[in-house]
Amino acid sequence: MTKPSPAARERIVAGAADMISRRGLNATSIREMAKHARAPLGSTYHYFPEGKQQLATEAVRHTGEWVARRLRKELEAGPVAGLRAFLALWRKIVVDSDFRAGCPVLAVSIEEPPTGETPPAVVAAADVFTEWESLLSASLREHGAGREEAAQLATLVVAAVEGTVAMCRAKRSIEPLDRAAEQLRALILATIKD
Amino acid sequence: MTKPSPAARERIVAGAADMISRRGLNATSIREMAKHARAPLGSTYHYFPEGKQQLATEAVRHTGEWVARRLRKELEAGPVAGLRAFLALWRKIVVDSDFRAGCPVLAVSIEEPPTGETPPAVVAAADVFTEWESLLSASLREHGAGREEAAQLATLVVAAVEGTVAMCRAKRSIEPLDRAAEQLRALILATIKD
DNA sequence: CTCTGGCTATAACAGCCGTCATAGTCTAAC
DNA sequence: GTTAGACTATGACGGCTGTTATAGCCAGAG
Repeated sequence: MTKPSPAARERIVAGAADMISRRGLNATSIREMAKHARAPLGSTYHYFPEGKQQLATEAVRHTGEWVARRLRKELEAGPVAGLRAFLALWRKIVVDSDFRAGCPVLAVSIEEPPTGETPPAVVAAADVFTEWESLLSASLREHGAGREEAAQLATLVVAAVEGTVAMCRAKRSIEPLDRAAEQLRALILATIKD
Repeated sequence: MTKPSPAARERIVAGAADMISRRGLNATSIREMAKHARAPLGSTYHYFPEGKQQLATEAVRHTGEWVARRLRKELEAGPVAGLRAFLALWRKIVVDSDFRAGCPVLAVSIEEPPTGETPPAVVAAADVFTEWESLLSASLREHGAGREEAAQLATLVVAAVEGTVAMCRAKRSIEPLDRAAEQLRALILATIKD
C-alpha cells in the first residue's frame, strides 16, 4: 500500500456529506467532491467502484452514525438533554455555515431517481431516520412514556428538526428552529413521567 | 395571438412545481419542464426571460398560494380542522405519487446557490413558509392561544409536515406523517382554549 | 388586404456531467 | 532487488446543461 491513509477514503465521504448537505445530491458532481477532499478523481472510483450512488450512500450513513453517536451519548442524561443536544447539533451546523448547510440525509431523501426502484442512498436515508427515532423513542419509554406515545413523539422530533433546518436556511434565520425547540421541550416534559 | 392560451404559462409553472417536488431544482432541466408541459423550449424563455431562477420562483409561489388558499378556507372551521386539511393535502400528494413527490418549497430551500446572495427562489420559499405559519398562527390566536405560543406551534406544524413528508418518501411509508399528525392534533387541542 | 407582434421552431454555444480505460507511480513484502 | 498491488494521473466518450440567436409562423387589428 502506498500510504497508511485510510484517511483519504473517509475524507472523501465526509466532504461528500458536507457538499450534499449544501447543494443537494444531483447538483454535487463527483469531480467537485474529489477536489473538495483534495483527492484525485481516479481515487473516487477506486474507493467507490459503484460510483456516485455508493458515495452518496456512504455519505448518508456517515452522517447518520455521527449524529447517532452524539445522540446516544447525550440521551444517557435523559430525553430532555438528548433533545437539547440534538437541537444544538443542527443549530451549530446551520449557523456556522451561515445558513448554507443542512442535513444530507434529507437532501438525499427528496431527490427521486429516474428508475422505478428505490436507490440504495434513499434506503440508507430511511434507515438513518429510523435509527434516530429509535434512540429517542427508547429513551422516552425508559422515562415512562407509552410505546405508541414514544414512537409518535420521536418521529415528531426528527421531522420537526429536519423541517426547521430547511426553513432556517430559506429564511436565513435561526428563529424557526428555536421556536419549534420550545414546543418540543414542553411536549417532552409533559410526556415523560419523572 | 395564436391561441387564447394564457393557460400555457400556467401549465409550465404547475409542471415545473411538480417536477421540482420530485427531483429537486438542480436535477430538473428547463428542457424537461417544457416537454412535461408540452410546450416548446423557446416558449419557456419567452414567458420567463430571466430563465430557470424565475421559473423556480414562480413555481414556489404557485405552490405556496395553492396551499395557502386551501389552508385559509379550512381554517374557518378552526385550527384543528385546518391542521387536518393541511395534513390531508400533503398526505394525498405523497400517497398519490407513490412516495415520489414532496414539497417543491422545501426542495428549493435546501439547494444552495454558488453565489453569495440569496437567490429569488429561496426568498420566495421563505415567504411561503412565513405565510403558512401566519395563517396557522392567526387561527390559533383567534381560539385563545397566546402570541408566542401560537407562533411556536405554527412553526412546529409547518416544520413537522415538511419533515415528515421527506421521511415518508425515504421510507416509502406514510407512517411518519400519521404518527406526527397524532401528536400535533393533541398539542393543538391542549393549546386552544375552546 | 397588409401588417404587427405574440408565439414557435431550430440550431448553435461553451461547458460540465458520470463513467471508463489506460498507463504510470511508488510502497511494502518477499 | 525484484515484484505485486494499492493508488494516481490523464484523457477520452457521449450526452445533457442553461442560455441565446435567428428565422418562421399565424391570428387578429387596421
